[in-house]
Amino acid sequence: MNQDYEPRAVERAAQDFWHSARAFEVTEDPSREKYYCLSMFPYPSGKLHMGHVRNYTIGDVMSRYQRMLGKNVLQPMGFDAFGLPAENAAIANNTAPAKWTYANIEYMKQQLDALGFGYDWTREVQTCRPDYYRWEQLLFTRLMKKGLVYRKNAVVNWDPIDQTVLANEQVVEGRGWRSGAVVERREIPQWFLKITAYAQELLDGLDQLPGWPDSVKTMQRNWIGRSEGLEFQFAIEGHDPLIVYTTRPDTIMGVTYAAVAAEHPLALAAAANNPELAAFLKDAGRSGVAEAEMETMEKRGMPLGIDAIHPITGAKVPVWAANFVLMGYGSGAVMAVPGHDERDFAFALKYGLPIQQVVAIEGETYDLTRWQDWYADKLHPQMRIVNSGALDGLNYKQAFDALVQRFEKDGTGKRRVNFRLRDWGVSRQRYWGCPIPVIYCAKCDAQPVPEDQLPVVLPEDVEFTGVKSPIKADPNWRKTTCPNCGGPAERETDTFDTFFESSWYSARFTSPGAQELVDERANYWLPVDQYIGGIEHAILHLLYFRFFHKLMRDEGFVKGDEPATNLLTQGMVVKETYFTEKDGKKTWINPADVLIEHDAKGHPLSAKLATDGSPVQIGGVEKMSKSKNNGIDPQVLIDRYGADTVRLFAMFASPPDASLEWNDSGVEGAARFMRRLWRGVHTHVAQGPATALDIGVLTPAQKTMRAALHDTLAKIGDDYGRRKQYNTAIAAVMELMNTVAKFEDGSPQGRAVLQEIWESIVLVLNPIVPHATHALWQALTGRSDALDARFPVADDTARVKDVIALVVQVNGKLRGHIEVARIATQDEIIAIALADENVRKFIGDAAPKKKIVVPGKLVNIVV
RNA sequence: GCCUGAGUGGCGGAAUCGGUAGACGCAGGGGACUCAAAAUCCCCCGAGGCAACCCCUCGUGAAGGUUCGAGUCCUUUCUCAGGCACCA
Repeated sequence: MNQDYEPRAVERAAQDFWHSARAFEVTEDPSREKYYCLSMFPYPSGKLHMGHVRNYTIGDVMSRYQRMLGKNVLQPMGFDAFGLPAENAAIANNTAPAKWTYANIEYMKQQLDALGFGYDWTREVQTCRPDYYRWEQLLFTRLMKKGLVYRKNAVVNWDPIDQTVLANEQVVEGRGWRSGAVVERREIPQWFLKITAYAQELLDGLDQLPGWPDSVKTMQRNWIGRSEGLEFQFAIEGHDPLIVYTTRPDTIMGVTYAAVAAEHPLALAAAANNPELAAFLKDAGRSGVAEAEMETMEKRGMPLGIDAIHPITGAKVPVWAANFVLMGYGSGAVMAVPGHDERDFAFALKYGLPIQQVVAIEGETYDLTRWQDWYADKLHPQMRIVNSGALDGLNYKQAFDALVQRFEKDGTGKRRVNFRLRDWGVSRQRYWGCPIPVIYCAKCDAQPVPEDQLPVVLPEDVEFTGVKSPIKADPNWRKTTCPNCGGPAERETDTFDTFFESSWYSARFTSPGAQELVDERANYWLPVDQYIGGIEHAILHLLYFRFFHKLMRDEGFVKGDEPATNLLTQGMVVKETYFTEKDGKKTWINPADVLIEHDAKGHPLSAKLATDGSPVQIGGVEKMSKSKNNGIDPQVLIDRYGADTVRLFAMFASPPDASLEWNDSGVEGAARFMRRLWRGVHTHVAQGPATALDIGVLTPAQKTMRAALHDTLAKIGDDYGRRKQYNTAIAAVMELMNTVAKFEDGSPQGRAVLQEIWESIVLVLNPIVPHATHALWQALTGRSDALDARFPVADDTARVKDVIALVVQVNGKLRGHIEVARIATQDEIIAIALADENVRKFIGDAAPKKKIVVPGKLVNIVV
């Protein structure tokens, strides 16, 4: 072997070896335990960024580790190739989205290979290819026939200048990002998937996922938001009744007004001869559709001049239009109980509407001018209904049940389970996506495209200017015939939400080339044993992913209820952002192009452009993204240090699930470690072959050295297996190597111990730095099978120590260190502790009240 | 605004089930080797006190609490990050 560590040559040799051995191509083998390790596939944005490197290194480490446990490991990779950035790039660079996307994929594949990730590329999917998306079109048409798909109006962000629909991301401070126009809400017809039909199952299924983080399950539970409440009506003279849903029927006697959305038919009717109201409704429609915006904007309203009839008292309650009530979510109308709902309270104070207290808690004083949290506390043990006639004195549950009974009896209302989860709107008015396989016929209405006519192919060789989708602009593409009556008809020109593609790629990976959605191979590989991806996908993607699995199950394509057994949510790689501002438009500057000045304490003072020294503003620390241009290009580091060093550092920098503020400076330490490792093995190997280990004849120093090795192996086994935390495993190896450096023993058995140590170190590092360890394993053993070697396991008999170090506390404070025999009794341990000089000083004349011995750890004397 | 997390030296982080706070590494300081540099090796490195190894006091965003003992559990609070349904 070479004396110096030369990553470039070492990495090429290892990659060539794997490539010619087709080392990562796998097939179904029922005789072996399978392990399907899946990292979320990337959007082909151009280059890999640090978040990708970290994510994919974690997946590769896990895959290689599982392989070293003897499992049949599948680790596929592909590209989530449809999406908005391709359209933006097309406008900016005047290239077709397809061309841009394919070029990016080629470059990123080469980067992934350079990092040594063990993917089975024979299974690659590119979601923008018809041979991929035809199967999701097929699934959609099946769901359509099954009644799980419907069309309704839904609101979008409308840019009145560019005459286009904007993504939420494209709305910046209420304005279109390119035109600067104030964004409006606009209703257009869109296709929806009935995810709410699966809401209960998606909720219950979370309990079957012990391998998913609690935080993700909690977020999904809250997102699904199951509630039980009462649905009832307010009669309105001369109009349809207002249907409302409430989880607080117990407060019904506190209703002092009702509120409807600006788009509600009642509001529109009232505005017909009320120009002031019409103006308000128009203005209320001026806002984006994002929930965060709805929740934080100023709550405004205006009375319709129409009264609703309170269903119990018969009293008239005014109906208001309010900008925070959205049409299309529920019935577009809400009852308002300002006495016990914080938002209603604030609204009532603002507009001078009456506030009626109907809940009291003993010892608390109700104050009409100031909101207090107890007003809304329905589960307080002292909570009682007041000012509500027959309901007075009841608690929340009693009043709830009494009200439900009252409404169900006369049929004017009913108990209802409601979900916060809304049906999934899958229509996008964009070009670069999978065409929705629907045909519109004037006679027969919307028809699914027949299966033998799939796929509906998206043309790729197009001019894309950004104003209008090429398939919307092209009248010929649209033209078709109705599959039902054969008459002239038109195709849907909207495309799917790109979450569609990423909802089922995991299944497709199991069945490359299948002439159906998946084939029987899916039953061998599914479910995914380990799914790895960013925490930012905790709700949307992971919910759709679970939903799709159930849809595919119910269509008979896959078995089992959940798509992935274990989930690791990788923390975000974040980085400071930098920008310059001109005419209110921000230009984001890459951190690599910015020089930062720090004060004496290391806090950043100012930033300037590296090229010309012009000042740059410092923005927040955010996840690395294309839009904020704060991604660090890992290629620079790979070129300088090699893939193994980058992989090692990515794993060493922080635990996988923690977010990481990226900083290059530690990479030097990882490079140093690689050189030490290489030199250590080289020095050992250069002395010739070691003799066989004979544990019966070891000296105490050799035994201690071996104990250190096997303690380390025990720790590392736990880190890899149970904890899935690699930074501490690497630290343990570093610590062991520091100990080895001090172990100078050229005797035959000393060298035998060293042989065992170096083999172990090389194998435990193999999943993390596979190229270097491939070469080192060859040097140590003459074999090329590091990939399939068994992961080292600790020998517990080597770890037994005769003397154990304990600490002694007095009243919980550390006062001394003692050593006791392994076999010492509690009384003997306490006696030794009490004999310690410093301990005696702190006990003084006092008699110990309590003596606590924690085996293997400490003694605490309480006086 | 709501939901979910996270706050520990100059920096990344460790402390796994309530039991030695700061492992391991980076940066920094000192030294060895060298004509010199790089590389490498050794030592120091939370704050304060002490002549001093020892040892003592303080210290895990902040304020309280539970406990023999709290970075870890509870309450309140601040800050930051992720998500909020058309970024992926």
